[in-house]
Amino acid sequence: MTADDTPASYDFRSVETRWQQEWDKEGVFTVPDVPPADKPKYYVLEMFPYPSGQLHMGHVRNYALGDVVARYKRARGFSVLHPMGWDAFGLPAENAARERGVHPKEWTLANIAAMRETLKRLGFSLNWDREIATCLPDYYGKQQKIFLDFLKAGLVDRRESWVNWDPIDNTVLANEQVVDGKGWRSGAPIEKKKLSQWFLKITQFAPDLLDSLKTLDRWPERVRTMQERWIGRSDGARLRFPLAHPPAGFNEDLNAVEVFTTRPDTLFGMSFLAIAADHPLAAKVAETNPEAAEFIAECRRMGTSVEAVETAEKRGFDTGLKVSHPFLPDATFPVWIANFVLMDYGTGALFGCPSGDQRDLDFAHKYNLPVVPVVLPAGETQDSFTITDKAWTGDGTMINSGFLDGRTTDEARKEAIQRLEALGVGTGVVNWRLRDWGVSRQRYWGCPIPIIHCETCGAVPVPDAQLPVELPEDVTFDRPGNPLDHHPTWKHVDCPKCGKPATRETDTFDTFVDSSWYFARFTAPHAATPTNKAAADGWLAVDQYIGGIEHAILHLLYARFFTKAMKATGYLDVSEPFSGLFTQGMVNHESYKDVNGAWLYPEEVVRTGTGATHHETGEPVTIGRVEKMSKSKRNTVAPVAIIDRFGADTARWFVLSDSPPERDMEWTEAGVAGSGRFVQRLFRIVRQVAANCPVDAAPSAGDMPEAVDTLRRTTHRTIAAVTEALEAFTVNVAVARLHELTSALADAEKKAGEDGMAFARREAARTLCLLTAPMMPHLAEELFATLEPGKGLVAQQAWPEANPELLAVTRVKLAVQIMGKLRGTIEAEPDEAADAVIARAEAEPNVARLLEGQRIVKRIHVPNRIVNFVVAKAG
RNA sequence: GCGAACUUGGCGGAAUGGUAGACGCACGAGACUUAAAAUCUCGAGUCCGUAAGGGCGUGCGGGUUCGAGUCCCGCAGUUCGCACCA
Repeated sequence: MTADDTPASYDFRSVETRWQQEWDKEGVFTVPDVPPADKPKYYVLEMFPYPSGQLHMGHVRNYALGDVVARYKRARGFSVLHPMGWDAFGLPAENAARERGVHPKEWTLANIAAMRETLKRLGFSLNWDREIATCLPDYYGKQQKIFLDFLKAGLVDRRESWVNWDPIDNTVLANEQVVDGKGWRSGAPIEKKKLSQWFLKITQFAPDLLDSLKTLDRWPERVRTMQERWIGRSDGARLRFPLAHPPAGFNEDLNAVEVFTTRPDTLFGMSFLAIAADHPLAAKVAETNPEAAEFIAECRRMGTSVEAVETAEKRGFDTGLKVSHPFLPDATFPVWIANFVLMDYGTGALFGCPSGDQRDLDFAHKYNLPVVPVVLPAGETQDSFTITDKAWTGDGTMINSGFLDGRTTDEARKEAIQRLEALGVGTGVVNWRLRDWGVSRQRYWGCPIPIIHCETCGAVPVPDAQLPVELPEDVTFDRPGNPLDHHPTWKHVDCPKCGKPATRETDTFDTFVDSSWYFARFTAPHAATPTNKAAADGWLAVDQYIGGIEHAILHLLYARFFTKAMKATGYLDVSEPFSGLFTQGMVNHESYKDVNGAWLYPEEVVRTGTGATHHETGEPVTIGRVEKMSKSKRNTVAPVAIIDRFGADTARWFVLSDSPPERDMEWTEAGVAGSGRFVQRLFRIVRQVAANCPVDAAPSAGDMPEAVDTLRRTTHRTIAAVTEALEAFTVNVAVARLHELTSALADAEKKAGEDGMAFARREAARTLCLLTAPMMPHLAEELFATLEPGKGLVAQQAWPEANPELLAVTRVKLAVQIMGKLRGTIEAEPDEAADAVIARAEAEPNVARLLEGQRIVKRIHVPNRIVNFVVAKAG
């Protein structure tokens, strides 16, 4: 290669595909199902995408980040599993079917093909031979098998329950999918409905899910806290309040009310008992009391949306019933139906202690119920302490509390529970906020639940030999409801047990089930069983999982549950799926509106200094907020368009360069153009080195000219700094250090003639290839091939090691301060004796000038860092 | 209401308690060019000063320290999560 045939610019179009083919041909990213014993394993996984149609910038950022980790770890000698697949079931496919008449399968597979194409163009080092799509029977059939094993293990339940019904999507939603009382997809207000549903008993694992959060030390604190609160452990007591005079017709279940409380210490402060509108006792009362029935109906109408909760005042209905009190045999307390009591928390009933709970106090004031203070805050006396409109929820000393008087809150809590247990009316319990996971959905495009309903045998599991239960393809979407239910023949089968005619379960699984175990399937994607034990045990847990914070609760909690349940059923050995978690920020963009207030795409807008105009009409454009790229605001930039214009490496470099990965970044035209310029610059500089610097032996350390020494030190410092930055996930800092080395290499051309400079420049250029490769793999390969032809692929090279001798500093610059203020700098030998350094610092002209006439009371010397003079205060 | 995080130039951001503003973007000046783009060089927190140099500077107010963007206390603002959880 000579300078003459150096192209003027880097032609990413041909170069990028060429190297992608080369990687493929050499199989450099392929790994076996069972990790090889001679290398440590590393499993890096990015949350797999929903195939919505087009890859968006958020995906590019997510996968670019994952690819940096994958390529870096590979270079560090790890055997790296880095798979990709598709979270391919879900509602948008059915919506497309209803709106455009295209079959969900066809729509989904076409989207996958388009997005796969884009991912391949971006040159990610993925194990494409492990690709899975959750909508294919090969995957969901295995999921059905897992479900049936969960069923056998007692981890599945079918029960009638109140469900969250989304009237627009015509389906059931999990509690987690109800946001502010509205469906998380449709936004429709959620109705309550009673249906027979399949549940996964996630609550059985609640203690484990909570406790093992502590072991996840490579998870963001934030996510762990969110999960902790979601699981919601609270310690308290359950106790029964018998009805004082149960009316005739009340069976045993109804003649006492069970209550959960975290404050058994405040039992003496009770003034009423409140039950939820959906409580069985409320229903019983309503049977004979039309006013109660009307009140209950009203509560249901109100719903539990944020607005309703915030604006609704505490309201109640006195049932006229009374309960007796375990500690106060002579007293009785009224039973109210109250709108602020939730049926799905605790037992759907509570005892009201107005002095110790703000809601109870508001309620008591409204209905003139007594307020008895039972906890005396420190520093108050029983005479002076009164409760007016603020309840005291803190700790203190018990008063008005019989045998608890004088105890601290903590002591009283324990003692109250002991008494309840001794009386046989209650026990200390732990209550969880977490509910079992309802997984039934009345949808077509999902994994069929492998159950057959028989009139005589009940719910019968589909026998293994009949798995997978495949979705029929000939379905119609011409009416609302579930197409599986409407299908003329699909659901009619014989009962596997008795052979009589029976019907299939027509509900399908919540799509969160699909994404709860895919990371395990990736370890052996073609296995005939759901997992191959050796592969799963060998690769799991995922060492680094990367994705958006929006999955902090739902997906991550479900995946953790599945892992524990799969361990219990013998599929896996690990009890946590992801040992490291990284949540990356969003990709944002300015939004634009035209004179009529309509949203504009970035490509329709021309930025003009401070403002912007429409690219055709020239009319003024309003620049809106910088916010998450979204179709509705039209502030999107299509990755494909960027790859076409700038190439994959530029796109990758830009999404990694500016902001720390965990923070939101702003996509700007200027920014991506700047990255494009850097790509060209690096190309020119390294090509020049390849053409002009002969391959020389390393110069001997002693007599290198200064410029050579400096460049070599910069090179080795950069190796150390980039390595450190990648380990710390601060890719933006790695990028900054690589800019510096590039500038240093460009600068060195001025001293090209010096002895050893050819070697130093080649060394720097080679290092740049290796260090930029995780971010810009195509350019790195192209330059490396030019620089060191015949030496193989960068993708196969080891990560460079910094030479400790060249990391050692030869001269240090120290700051000289007077009273902590910078007044000058001096040079010193590394670790030079303090006396000599201080003397020189004192002699530094500016320092000497300012010290004149001052009395130095203290001289502080921090080796290789600073000298600080403390002087006596004037006067 | 509860909880968490964050707050540094025009912008994104950097900084093991030790020279704040690395690196990039945008900007300004210059070189090259018929011209433009590209490229290269230089400049830049702010105020005073011709300069040397000095004052002030990391949301606000305190504290610890020889020294604080960094640690502690209080306040404000922003963002996120949860929320009638008994």
